[in-house]
Amino acid sequence: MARRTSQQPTEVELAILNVLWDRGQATARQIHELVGVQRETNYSTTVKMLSIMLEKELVKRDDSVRPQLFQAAFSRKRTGTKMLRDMVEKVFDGSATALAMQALSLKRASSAEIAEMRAMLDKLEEQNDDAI
Amino acid sequence: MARRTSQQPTEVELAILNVLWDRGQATARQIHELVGVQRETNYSTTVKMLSIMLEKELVKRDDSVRPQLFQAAFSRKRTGTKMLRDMVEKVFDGSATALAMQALSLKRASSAEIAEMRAMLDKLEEQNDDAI
DNA sequence: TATAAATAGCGAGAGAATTCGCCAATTGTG
DNA sequence: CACAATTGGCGAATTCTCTCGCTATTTATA
Repeated sequence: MARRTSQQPTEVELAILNVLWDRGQATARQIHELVGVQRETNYSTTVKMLSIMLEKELVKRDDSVRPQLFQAAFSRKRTGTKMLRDMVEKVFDGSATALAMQALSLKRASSAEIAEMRAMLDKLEEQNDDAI
Repeated sequence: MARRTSQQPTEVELAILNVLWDRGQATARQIHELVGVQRETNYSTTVKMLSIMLEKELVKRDDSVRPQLFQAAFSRKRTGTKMLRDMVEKVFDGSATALAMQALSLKRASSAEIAEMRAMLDKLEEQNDDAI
């Protein structure tokens, strides 16, 4: 028997998506160059990955221009949310808060970032009050 | 050519680790039963996975008792940190704060959780002050 | 417009992640 | 002790991910 396909983008797919998230649109060549900063693979590989990702509907392709332009099918945010949701269940025992706290302790946050977080907490609390 | 092995535990591996994180130690049979709540696989599969995970040093095995007892080689926290670090780079463009904020908006947080987060932000801010 | 260069598509291949069946070793039971 | 049940191990089969080579098509250039 065999395993079922993972629902999350794979490593290489994520590398490609990152390029698309950063640039909006890009040709296969451009994607290859940018991904290649970290990975040394053949141009064919990138093209093939793009065609696989097209099948999986992870990217969209604009054929009306040449060379074709690719763009991500889902935003960075949306993809991140999906992956976080998954990780909360699989590693953090269902606690998004535990995950958030641990993420915060990864790196020293700047004062501005801390302020931003505080503002967000205020908003969340307001929502709680409204709900009561 | 081929791809390199992922550094993060796979799906099934995480399912097994979760059992071990929850229970501390467990026999192959126990692990199988508990994992099986969500997955329907053969006992052989679980045993095989455990032997693979032993090779990868994801779990430890106590052979002095029968049946053998398994336990996770790394804590939930440590594994989570590693995976979050990875995700911050691969999806959140290096921003742990962005990841944390998005995690918070996944589910409505309780007032207690919000308070806990606030306390943590206070601590982080103190550290910043100390560093100046 | 020939010819070179780049783009696009496909099939095949290596290796990773799972899956199980089968057998040996160990333990439990009458 | 004989026999049944459980545990543990291994190889093989399957599917997925990622890799590239080869070829056709399209575009750019002399």
